[in-house]
Amino acid sequence: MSNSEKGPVREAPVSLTECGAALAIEQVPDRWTWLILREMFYGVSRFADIQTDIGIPKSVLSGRLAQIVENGLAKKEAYRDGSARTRYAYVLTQKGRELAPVILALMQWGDKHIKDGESALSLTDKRTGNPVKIGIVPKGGALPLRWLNYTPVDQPSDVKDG
Amino acid sequence: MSNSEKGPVREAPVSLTECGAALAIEQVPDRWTWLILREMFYGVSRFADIQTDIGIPKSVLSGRLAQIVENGLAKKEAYRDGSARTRYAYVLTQKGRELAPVILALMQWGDKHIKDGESALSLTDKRTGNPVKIGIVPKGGALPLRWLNYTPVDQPSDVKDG
DNA sequence: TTTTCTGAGTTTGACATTTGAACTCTGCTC
DNA sequence: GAGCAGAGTTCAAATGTCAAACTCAGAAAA
Repeated sequence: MSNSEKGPVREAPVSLTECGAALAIEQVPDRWTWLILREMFYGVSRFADIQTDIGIPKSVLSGRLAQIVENGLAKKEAYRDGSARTRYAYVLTQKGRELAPVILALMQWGDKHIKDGESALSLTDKRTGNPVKIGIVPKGGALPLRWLNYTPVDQPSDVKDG
Repeated sequence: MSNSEKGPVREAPVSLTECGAALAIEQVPDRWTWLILREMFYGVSRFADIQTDIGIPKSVLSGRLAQIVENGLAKKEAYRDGSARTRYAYVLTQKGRELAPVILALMQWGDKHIKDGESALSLTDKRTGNPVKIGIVPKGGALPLRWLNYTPVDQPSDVKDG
C-alpha cells in the first residue's frame, strides 16, 4: 500500500464508522464466526456437522448461528433427511457467499506464510481449468465467483468437481 | 464456489489443521486484532494513536500487540520524536503487509453489503491511475501490492498520494 | 537535585463471555 | 408409548474484557 511519507501517521484516514473493513469486522467479529463461515463455504450446513467439524461448544454455535442469520449471511432452511422429521440447515445467502474472496485471500495467506507454500485446496477457472488466485485486478477484470472451482489437493476426500 | 451436489456435505474437505484459512484465523482471531492491523495498514504505528483511534482498552491493546509481534505480523521499532526519549512503533512486516488483500476484500465486501456501495477509500493502480479491486484472477495475473495506491474519498483528511 | 511530564505499559476488581457437561424438547420409528 | 437423534438450553467454573488507577523511564524544567 502507499501513502505520503511525511512524519508518522497519527490517525487512520477513514474512521471506523465509514470504513467498510471495520463494518465488515463487526459482522464477522471472531474466530468461531470465521470457522463457521468456512464450513458453510465447504457446504457443511447442519448444526451437528459444523459442531463436530470445528469443535465448537453447542451453546456458542447456537448463538453464533443466530447472529449469522440475523446479519443476513446465512439463512435457516428446512430439510428432511430420508423420512425423518424436518430439520434445519444453515446455508449462505448471496451476501454470505460473497465473503468467498475474503476467505480465499485468508487461505492463500495462510498457505504462504504458515504452511510454507503448501496448499490443501487448488483453485481453478471452471471453464478453462487454469489455476486462479485472489489478488488485485483492474476494475472489471476479476473472474465471477461462479466460475471458481475448488478441489482438495492431497487427502482422499469426497468433494470433487468437474 | 462449486462442488458436486450429491447429498449434503457432512464434513469439510480440508481439516482445520491443514486449511490455510483456519490457520490464518488463529493468527488474526478477533475483532481487536483486525482493527489493530487495519490501523497499521493505514500507517498508524504508535500505541497511544492506535488506542484512541479504535477505542481499545490499553490492557487489551498491550496483549494484542504482543501476540501480533509474536506471530511475526509486525515488529516493534525504536523511534525518536524530536529530541525526546526513544519510544516504540509497531510496523507491519512483509508477512503482515501481505494481509492487505484480506483487509481490502473485507473492505470491498463491507462497502457493498453494509454501506450500499459507498466506499470511503478509492483504490487505483499507481502507474496508470486506473481503479482496481480485489478479485479472482488467473495465476500470475494480479497486480503486485506495491503498485496499489489508496486515497480517502470524501472527508478532508491528511493522507493523500500522487 | 528534585519535580514534572508523557508515552507505554501493568494492575485491579467488577462485569461479561466461554466452556463442557448435563438436561430438555420434538416428533419420527419401532 | 418407549427409544432415539438432532438441535438446542441451562448451569457453574474458568477465562477474558473493561475502565480507572497505578507504575516506569528518561528528558526537561525548576
